[in-house]
Amino acid sequence: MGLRELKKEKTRNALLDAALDLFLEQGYDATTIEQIAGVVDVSPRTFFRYFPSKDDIPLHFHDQGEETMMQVLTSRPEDEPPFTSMALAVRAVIQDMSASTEEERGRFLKIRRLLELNPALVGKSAARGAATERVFAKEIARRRGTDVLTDQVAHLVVVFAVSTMRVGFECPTPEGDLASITDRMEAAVTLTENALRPGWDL
Amino acid sequence: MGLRELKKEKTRNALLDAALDLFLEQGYDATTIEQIAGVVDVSPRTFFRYFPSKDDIPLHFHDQGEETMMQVLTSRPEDEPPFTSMALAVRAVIQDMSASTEEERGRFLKIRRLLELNPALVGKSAARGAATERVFAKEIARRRGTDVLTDQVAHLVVVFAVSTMRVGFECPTPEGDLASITDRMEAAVTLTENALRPGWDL
DNA sequence: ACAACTTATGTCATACTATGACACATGACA
DNA sequence: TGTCATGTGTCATAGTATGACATAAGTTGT
Repeated sequence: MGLRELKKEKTRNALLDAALDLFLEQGYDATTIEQIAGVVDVSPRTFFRYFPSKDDIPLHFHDQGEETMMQVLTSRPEDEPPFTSMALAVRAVIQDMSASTEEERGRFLKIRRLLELNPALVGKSAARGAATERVFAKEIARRRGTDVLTDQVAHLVVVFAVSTMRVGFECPTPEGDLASITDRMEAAVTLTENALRPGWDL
Repeated sequence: MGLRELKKEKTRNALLDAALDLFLEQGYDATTIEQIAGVVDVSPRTFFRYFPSKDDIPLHFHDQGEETMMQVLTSRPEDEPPFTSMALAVRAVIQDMSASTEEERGRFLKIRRLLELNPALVGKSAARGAATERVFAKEIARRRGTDVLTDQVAHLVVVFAVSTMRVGFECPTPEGDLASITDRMEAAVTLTENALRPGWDL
C-alpha cells in the first residue's frame, strides 16, 4: 500500500472521527461541513470527496454491513429457505461487529448514541436500508426463480430481516457497551425466527 | 368554512398537483421549488408555508395514513394481540384508499409512479415510516404494559406491520389502477399474517 | 535524481433547499 | 367601516452539494 493510500485512509478516518465527535458535542444539524473539515485541516470540498454527503457519516457501517450480508447470502445453497439465509447474513454482521477493532467499536457506540439523540438519523438509516432491501430482494427472487417485481414473499423475507436488524441495533440499551448491543441484535433475530412459521418463505 | 381556508386548500392542492406533474415530467431532482411555485403563481417562500420540505410532496399520504392507523389502534381492545390490532390498522388504510375521491386516487397513482421512477424516494418514504414506527411502538408498549425502550416485541410488531404495508404499496404492479394496488397491499398483509405464528406477539 | 505522469487537494463559482425577518395586502369580524 | 388576524411577497442568509480549473503532492519511468 502506497503512501498515498495510507494518507487517504488517515484523512478519511480523521474526518469520520471529527464528524462524530462534533455531532455528539453540538448536535448533528448544528454541525457544519466547514467545521468538520476545519478540525482535519482540509477544505470543505475535500470532505465531499471522501463522503458523498453529510449523512454518509452516521451511515458509515451500512455499506460494510450490506457487503457482509451479500457475501454470506451468495455463499448459502440456493435451495435453503430464503429467510434462513438472510438470518445467517444478519448474524454474520453481528459477528463482524464483535470482531471489529477497538477503533471501530468506538465508532459503533458513537453512532448509536447519535441515533438516539437524533431520531431523524434513524429515518435516514432506514432510507439507506430501503436501498439495501432492493438489492437483496432481487437476489432472493433470483434464487426463488421468481420475478422480483411480483414476488412479495421475496420482499417480505428481506424487509423482515433488515427490520429485525434495525430493531436490534436501534432499540436503545441504557448506556451499554458493544457486547450489549450485539446481544440485543441477536435477541431480536431469535425473536423474529420464533415469530415466523417454519416454511412460510418457501 | 371561510373563504380564507378554501383558498388555502385550493392553493395546497394546486401546489401538490403541480409538483407531482412536474416530478413525473422532468424528474424529481430536476424539478425546483421555484418551478413548482411558478406554475401556481406563488412565491417559492409560500411553497414552504404549505409543505415543510420538497420531500413532503411524495409523502403526502403518510401523515394521513398514520392518523388513520392510530385511530384504529386506539379503538381496539387493549388485550387484543398487538399485531392483530396493527393488521386491522393497515387494512383501514387500504380501505381509506379505496374509498377516496377520484382526485386523491389520481394522486395515489402519480405518487406510486414517482416512487418507481425514483428509488431514492422509496428511501425517504421509509424514513418517514421510521418516525411513524416510533409513535406506534410507544403505544403498543403501553398497551403491553412494558417499557418501550426494552420491549423488542413491541418494535417488531410495528415494523412488521409498517414494512408489510410498504411492500404492498411499493412492490410495483405493471401499470395498475388503484384497485390493483390495494389488492396487492391486502395480499401482502395476508401473506404476513400467514407467515407469523399465532401468539408470537403476546 | 530528474522528468513525466497521475492523482489529490484548494479555490473559485454556482444551484438549490430551507428558514427567519419584515412589510404589505387580503379576508374576518365587531 | 375600522380594526384585527392571517397569508403572502420580498429580501437576506445559512448550509449542502457539485462542477471546473489550477496547483501541489505522490508515483513511476529512465
